Amino acid sequence: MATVKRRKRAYHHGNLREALLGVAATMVERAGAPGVTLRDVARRVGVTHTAAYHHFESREALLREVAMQGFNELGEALAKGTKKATEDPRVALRQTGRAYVEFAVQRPNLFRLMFGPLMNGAQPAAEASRRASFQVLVGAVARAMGAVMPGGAIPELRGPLAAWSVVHGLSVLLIDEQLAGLGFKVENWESAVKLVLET
Amino acid sequence: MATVKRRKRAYHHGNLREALLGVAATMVERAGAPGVTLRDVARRVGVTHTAAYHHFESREALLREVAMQGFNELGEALAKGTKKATEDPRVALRQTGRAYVEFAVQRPNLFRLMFGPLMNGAQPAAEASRRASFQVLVGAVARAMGAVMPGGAIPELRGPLAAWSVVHGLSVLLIDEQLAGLGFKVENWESAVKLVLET
DNA sequence: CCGGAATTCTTGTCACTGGCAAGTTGGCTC
DNA sequence: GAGCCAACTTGCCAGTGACAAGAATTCCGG
Repeated sequence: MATVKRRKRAYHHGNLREALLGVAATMVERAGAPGVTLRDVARRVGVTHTAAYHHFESREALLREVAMQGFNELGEALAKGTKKATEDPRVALRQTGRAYVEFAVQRPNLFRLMFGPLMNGAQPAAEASRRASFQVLVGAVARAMGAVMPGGAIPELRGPLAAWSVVHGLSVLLIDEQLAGLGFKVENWESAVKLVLET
Repeated sequence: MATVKRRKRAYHHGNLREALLGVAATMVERAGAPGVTLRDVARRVGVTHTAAYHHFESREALLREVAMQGFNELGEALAKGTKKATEDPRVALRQTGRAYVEFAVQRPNLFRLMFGPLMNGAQPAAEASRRASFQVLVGAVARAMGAVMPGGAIPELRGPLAAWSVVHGLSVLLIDEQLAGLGFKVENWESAVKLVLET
């Protein structure tokens, strides 16, 4: 085992696994997870659809992997957003929240997949991995909160749970265009964030 | 027109439309919208699957109708929750929020359908109807907020947007079991609500 | 009361999907 | 260089949503 990595296009057709993952990720963002077909993914890569089964257990497994990548990227985005303002912890928290909503708004289909019901039926292994990459986000929120708590500032976000709820709920409502009735559209997301997260 | 209602099994097979709607609603709650098949719905009603096309434009149209019923029920649940406590507006608000989360937790699949991306592509007519029944909920939240605002109480919920975001986000995170990492499970939902909504 | 017309439902068929089974190809190792 | 094993293909199956055309049943105007 552990024969390092095959560089180049490797043996047969190339390293299919990553190719499939890449195409699948692109297609998810374009058409949304329900519109992504295993056959179509394979077709675009240039292989038969059954070839995919040598690298992923099922269509859902493929999508789960895509979602996991998404969690990693979300983690990075949050970390970046938090770092941007190191001075005032209140600003840092706001930036983290902003980054969260921004991610959702810019990549709604990926976001929906990540938090969709499809992710529930994951086997322990994948589940653990998911949770791991996912802890980045919990950690980001929790740390931001922890930094804020001692001062007692920003009373409207009393715990990580509330913080996460606000930010996640706002994201979901925005990308599913439920806020039109209140005068908020997707393009408006920054003002919505401001309104909700402003001190 | 307006020949009242056909009692009994009526002319042909019965009034298919409502029968289909009923079965579809049940199946959505059981298996989730993605698992609901037009053919299966029709089968259980006792007709061929193509019969459904005389009452609904497509499978998605059927599901949209189910979702609309869901919005009505959500509206009722919220109204009931709000009425339960007429004295203190702060309590009323909390009750409304509680009712919202309760609805989501008790009928997660319906909830997901209602706020899912499937509802975006609705034609103007259905869209308007949706928005109408949907205003019940916006109204409930807004009224609760309005009653609270003057007193300046509950600073953590500054506007309907924030209120809705919190409550919706908490619902989604709960039913998709994302909160296990923070020690919250679906059965725990009441404590989660308390933590987030408590003054 | 009755005969056409509209409505409700069925049969037949299509393209497409996810998944399995059995074959084929090609590179790696001993 | 012989065999083996992983990567990929061909062929297939049941099931799905949707359409078109036909059969049954109810409605309506005379």
